[in-house]
Amino acid sequence: MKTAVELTQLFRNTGRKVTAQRLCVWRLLEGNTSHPSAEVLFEEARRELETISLRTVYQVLRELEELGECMSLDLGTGASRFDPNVDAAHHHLVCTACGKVRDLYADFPSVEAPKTGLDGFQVGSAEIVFRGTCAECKSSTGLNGSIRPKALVS
Amino acid sequence: MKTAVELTQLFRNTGRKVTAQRLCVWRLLEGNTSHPSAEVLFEEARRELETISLRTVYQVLRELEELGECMSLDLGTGASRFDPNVDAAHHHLVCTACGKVRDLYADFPSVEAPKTGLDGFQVGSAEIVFRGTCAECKSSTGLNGSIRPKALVS
DNA sequence: TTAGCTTTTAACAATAATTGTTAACTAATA
DNA sequence: TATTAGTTAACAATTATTGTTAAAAGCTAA
Ligand SMILES: [Mn+2]
Ligand SMILES: [Mn+2]
Ligand SMILES: [Zn+2]
Ligand SMILES: [Zn+2]
Repeated sequence: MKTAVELTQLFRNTGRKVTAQRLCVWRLLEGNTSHPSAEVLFEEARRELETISLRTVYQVLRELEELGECMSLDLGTGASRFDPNVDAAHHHLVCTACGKVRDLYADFPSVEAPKTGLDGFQVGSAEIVFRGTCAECKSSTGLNGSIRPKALVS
Repeated sequence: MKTAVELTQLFRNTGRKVTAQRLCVWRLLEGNTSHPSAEVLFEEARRELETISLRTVYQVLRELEELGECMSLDLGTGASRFDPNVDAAHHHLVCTACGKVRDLYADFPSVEAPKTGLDGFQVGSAEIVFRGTCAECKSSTGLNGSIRPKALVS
């Protein structure tokens, strides 16, 4: 993702305004490796900007996504997770106990579209999702939350 | 997934009943490699069993999931996709144009939890999702549907 | 500094996927 | 055939997300 400073240029140059809300969300995402959900970003943003609305957070996120500055990940944790790291190819570790998402920068050279057996399917990208248990959840007593939202827990 | 015949044994032995609805869904899943959604299974089931309800389809699917006979995949296509192939490790090709999901049985030996850089994260499984365009969508005029449900299209 | 135009907010509504609930009914199995 | 499990219909509810509207606020270029 571009820095908040760079985005400021970009927005001004394209007739969009650099509002406190946009700046706030941009800054919260800058260098953020926690893959926050919109809801989490909203809570964090509210600490700085008490009147910001969840609606606006969603708007700013989608706007960044459309600009290619951010991507939303569907990792089966209930809500979309937002990742400002769109430049470096990487993979993800998802804790099935608490839903935490971590980056993994290992190189998997063999993970390429196989040339055969694709029957004409043209592969554009490959993502690897590792599921397991994070260090905290491993050492905890199992009191942490589930990866699934309440209504979806079996 | 166990066969409908095997499931019949299992269900009878555990005090559950083998109903026409369960049998119907089981048979629709047996050997099914299309990764159907609950809705699609419902439509197919209705051809055989006109009175079956979507509610029941969901129930039967969840039941199979709890038994470990089926898994639900969250691939960013809107609805969960159900995969009766829980025994053979495999990966998936997802068409970003039409949402089709295909199996990929290539072996990726290098895709293992790296020993280092995990900071105590204990990896249980690794899934690779290849995204791209299926043969039909490549040769089509772009009249096909989007992978995202209407309300989520940007 | 100001006018104009973009954003934000609030306050709802709506959508989509999925599950919960209830009661009446149906059907599988011992 | 009696018992018990399962199904259905008909809704309600939930979660995540987007749509809508009008009023208010606030950037920014000039
Ligand atoms: Mn990431
Ligand atoms: Mn599969
Ligand atoms: Zn965890
Ligand atoms: Zn396709």
